[in-house]
Amino acid sequence: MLIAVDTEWARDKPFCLSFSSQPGTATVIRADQVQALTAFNEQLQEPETLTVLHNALYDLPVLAQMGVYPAKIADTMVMAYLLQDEPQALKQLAYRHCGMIMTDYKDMVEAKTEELALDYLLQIVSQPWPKPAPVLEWAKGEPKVRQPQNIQRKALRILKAGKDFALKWKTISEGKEIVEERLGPLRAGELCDIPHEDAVFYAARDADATIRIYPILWERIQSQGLEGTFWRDMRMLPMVINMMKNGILIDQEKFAELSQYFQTKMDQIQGRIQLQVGKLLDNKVVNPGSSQQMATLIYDKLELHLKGGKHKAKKGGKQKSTAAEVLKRYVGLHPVVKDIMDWRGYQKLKSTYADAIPKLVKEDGRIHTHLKVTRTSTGRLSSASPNLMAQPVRSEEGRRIRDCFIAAPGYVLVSGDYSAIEMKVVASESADGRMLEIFWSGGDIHTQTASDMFGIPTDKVDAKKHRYPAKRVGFGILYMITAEGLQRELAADGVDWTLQECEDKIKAWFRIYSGVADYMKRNGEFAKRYGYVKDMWGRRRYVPGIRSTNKWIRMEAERQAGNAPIQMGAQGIIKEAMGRLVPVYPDLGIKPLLQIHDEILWEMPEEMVSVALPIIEEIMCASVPSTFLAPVAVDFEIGKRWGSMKDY
DNA sequence: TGAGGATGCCAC
DNA sequence: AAACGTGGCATCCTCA
Ligand SMILES: Nc1nc2c(ncn2[C@H]2C[C@H](O)[C@@H](COP(=O)(O)OP(=O)(O)OP(=O)(O)O)O2)c(=O)[nH]1
Ligand SMILES: [Mn+2]
Ligand SMILES: [Mn+2]
Repeated sequence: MLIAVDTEWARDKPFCLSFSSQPGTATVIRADQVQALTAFNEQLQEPETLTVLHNALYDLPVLAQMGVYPAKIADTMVMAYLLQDEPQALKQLAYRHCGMIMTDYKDMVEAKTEELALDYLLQIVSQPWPKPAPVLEWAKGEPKVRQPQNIQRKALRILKAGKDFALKWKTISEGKEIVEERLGPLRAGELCDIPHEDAVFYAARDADATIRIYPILWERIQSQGLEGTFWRDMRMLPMVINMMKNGILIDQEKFAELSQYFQTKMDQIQGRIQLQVGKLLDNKVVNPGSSQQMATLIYDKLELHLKGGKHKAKKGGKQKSTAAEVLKRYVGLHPVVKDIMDWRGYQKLKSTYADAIPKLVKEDGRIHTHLKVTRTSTGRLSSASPNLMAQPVRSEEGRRIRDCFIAAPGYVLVSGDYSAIEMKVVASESADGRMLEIFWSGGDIHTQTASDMFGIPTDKVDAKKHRYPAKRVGFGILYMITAEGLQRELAADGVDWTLQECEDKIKAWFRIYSGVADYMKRNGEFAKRYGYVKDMWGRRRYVPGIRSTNKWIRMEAERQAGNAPIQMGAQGIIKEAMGRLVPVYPDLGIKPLLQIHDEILWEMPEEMVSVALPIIEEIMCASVPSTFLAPVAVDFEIGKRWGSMKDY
């Protein structure tokens, strides 16, 4: 039994759901029709009912609020994502495959939206507003104080235009806060605002479109052998939803303290820079955040350059890079260089983390990220607002940010991270004897790489100082880094190898792991012949650039084709594990908080650790194809704060 | 004064 | 950085 379902939301709560089992027909149940919803839920809980949704990540939580819990789901948006040549939007899918022309939600409620906006703007112009605070801006390296327009004048301007009130208000980014504080945000028209028949028709049409599209996409999924990949994605979705719902508790005071601390540091450093080089820049205020100004300072005024290096302008009129990787080499030449780098470091930590994250906290004191499952070309998840997958961990100061993410009282944070995961995937895929031997004998390939590049014994390898840079070098070589690229990478880590040495190292690496070399070669040939590559689970990535006449595009596609089967294979492992964990973890009373590509972060009662960890470990390690050739290991860490977790 | 490119940098 | 890959995000700057 196939039922397509869609939900509608209005005024901060579920408005209705629609369902369809037959193209051309659909039924709507209002959110207040309790009996109907109960009966409907019973139907969806039947094991033989397949509930088809378009964007389950959105609909499942809404359905849950209506007391509807489908037993088995299929998501047409994920299907379109896997197929890669389909649009992900329902309306475009419906047009392409069924010729349905569907009214956009925005158009549907536009009249009401405009009415509300007009009323809102009239309210604004009819009352006085405080003069907005002057803002400090940078204009071509010079600080300027700008007096923003009063919001009243802005509103008046929109009114005078006579149309698109809501749209124009939306584009205003400055000065809306005080209005929203007093009047609340501008409300858009919603389904509850338009005539009932129109709302019903609109809602029904989405379910109708979904039921029509499903068989068409399913046929294509089957013909490409993507069924396994598709159902694996479906099985793990509940855990992704749960992660977003759970969120992570933060220590807001600590964030504020850190912000202060970073600001103090920046002020100190800026003062020093000003004294050192202000004169060179005509005594203008030095802004280390302006790469342009810094390029002028470093290359034109100070004329810093390496021995033998010529001072020459960049071709094409582009400014020379002032990225940390480059600046690092000039540190010994002038004290301002280190100051610029340090200032940037604090600026990054302050603006991206310390200041930004507390603004996103919800009433439960927790940060709820938006996880996306259809946004990467390799099947990885992505995280946004904030991107919890990119919280600092590698620097001491940065880890203080992570320390602001904490476990609730009585709970602990637990993380489980696959060991050397993509190396194991490629070892298995290529059946490379040498690499498999490392893993089977309990060796750590990243530590070996570190020992090699830093010229130190493995027992002297430090996790942060040596092993992390070694990861980049190891994966760099695997994924076809050039000798020049490797030299640059090593130089950034303070390792100075000649170009020849780098070239030899890459050659030697692929000679040692000759099975990997053969595999990469076969994979590249497959890509050229078929225009796509696939991983051990059957997931595909199309690489059209592989046949481009543009050399840069073609080479880029070759590297993407080399990386894709391996990154896809690794993400498939963790998705498989998540799917297997879905029926297990709720009964353990443990909460999944986040997936970070090859890691799962949990929050659990302290007393659950000894019970839950072995179960999680068992499942994660077992979630590989039966043909997988490498041993799988997961490293667990535990702690009260995310930045101070200890090996378990 | 907002959109979007360029630059730089956080994570895996 | 310039030719390891996958992401998201803040700031500066130019342009309209
Ligand atoms: N191409 C590329 N892939 C990377 C890089 N860093 C991480 N990855 C990918 C490959 C890794 O296997 C995977 C997970 O990252 P981890 O930091 O967990 O490293 P890995 O599992 O290899 O080692 P570990 O967990 O420390 O034993 O993400 C990188 O710099 N380049
Ligand atoms: Mn790992
Ligand atoms: Mn990891």
